[in-house]
Amino acid sequence: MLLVREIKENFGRYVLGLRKRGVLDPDEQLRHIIDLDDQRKEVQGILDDVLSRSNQLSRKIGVLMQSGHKGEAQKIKLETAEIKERGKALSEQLQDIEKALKEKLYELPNIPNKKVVAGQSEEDNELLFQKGDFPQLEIDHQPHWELIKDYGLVDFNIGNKITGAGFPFYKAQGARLVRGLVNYFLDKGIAADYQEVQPPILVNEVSGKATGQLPDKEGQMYHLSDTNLYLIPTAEVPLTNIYRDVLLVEADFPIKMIGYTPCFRREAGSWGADVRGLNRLHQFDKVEVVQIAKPENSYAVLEEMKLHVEDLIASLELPYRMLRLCGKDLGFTAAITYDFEVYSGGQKKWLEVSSVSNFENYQANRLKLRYKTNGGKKQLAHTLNGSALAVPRILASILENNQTSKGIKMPAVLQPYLGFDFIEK
RNA sequence: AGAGGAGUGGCAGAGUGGUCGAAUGCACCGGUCUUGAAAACCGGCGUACCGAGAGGUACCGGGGGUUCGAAUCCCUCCUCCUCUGCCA
Repeated sequence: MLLVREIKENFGRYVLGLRKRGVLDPDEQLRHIIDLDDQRKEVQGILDDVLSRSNQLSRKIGVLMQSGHKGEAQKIKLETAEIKERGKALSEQLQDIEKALKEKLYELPNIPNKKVVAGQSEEDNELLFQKGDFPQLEIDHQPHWELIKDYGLVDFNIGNKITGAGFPFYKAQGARLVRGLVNYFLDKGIAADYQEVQPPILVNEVSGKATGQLPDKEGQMYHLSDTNLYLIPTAEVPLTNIYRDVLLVEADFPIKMIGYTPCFRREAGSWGADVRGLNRLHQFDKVEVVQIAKPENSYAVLEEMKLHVEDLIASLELPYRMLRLCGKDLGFTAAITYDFEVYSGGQKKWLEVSSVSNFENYQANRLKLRYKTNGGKKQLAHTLNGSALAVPRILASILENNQTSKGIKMPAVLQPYLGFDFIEK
């Protein structure tokens, strides 16, 4: 959530930033927020005075009662009735204003970093580099949704029967591949000094709001109405929320967490022709890295995270590229996001396998995540996260890119994790 | 899941209707003393909002209520502990 103080101080920059995202009438919206905040201050000032008067009288009554002057106390009691009423009206008014202000602030996305271009759609994401060679596949190569059937690795039909579309069963070497990838990703993270965390995959409403999934992505999360809990769409939610309402000190940094969780997404509205096989699922496995950083370090941390993700993908011998998302495609809470995509030769498509973002203080503000400098100054921390990595699309591209007429070759780095180096028919 | 108990400052812990934002101890910070340290002594030590400041307001697990006045009474939710039940 944006800070009113920062909106005031950087009005012009914020207007431009929101415009980059295609927000309509950003100056009007920001002015409305400032206006609400001014109202808030004014009403609160008046209310504080009323309450102050009321407290004074109450204290007086207390003194009179104790010294036995009951009659005088009664007189003052009558006086308080009117004050009480005023106070009640004012506090209701204040609550309304605060609620309106909060709602407005929740509606506004983060301000993009200056490197982010505006753009109209995902077509305008900037391609920053591309590495690795495209696979030389044999003439009768197939997309992974055929390969998984032929090799018996993933079964969508059973998933349909037991749960529904988008909930596949991984079987035999397919299941081992999932498990191997998860373990490999975790071990690489641990080697890079991330602390492994295994969080709950259900979170409460407060947590969803704090990292910004709610109310923005309300319809994208599975919701358990009997307990009002949400299935996490990413480990970002529980991991980042560890630091909700926390005041850190300098010595706590760096804070680097890694966690594997299944992720659940309803993907409402995005179910189309483009999502065959493992490309888009309602449940998938992902290893996520999260860092909490001091503001002055957060962009260095972002670079470190990008390198970590790049190293992972490169080690799997997959052709990949990195893009910087344009304003239009940028997630609600992010200030800047780099997407990593791998080339999947069977379907001849680029698949997004990681998204690495700096949220600056936008999440931290909702989280009330602050830190105290050695000088005693308190300020909001920065939050960052990235996928490292999402399993199904990596799995798909490994299968597609390494297929031969005799079987599918596994990347060398995975062999210790799999116990096999080749998938035969 | 049922019955009972409990949630107070960084920690421990007092306070059960009236100058309580909260005793006391520990921890922490500054000072005196000391060659230095410890001990002792003196002082300071929660957060947020408003205000130039003086100061004001709110906060004793969350929310609501009773009252002139609530940490204290009532309702409700959450969490923890004990016992019973169930379960991997």
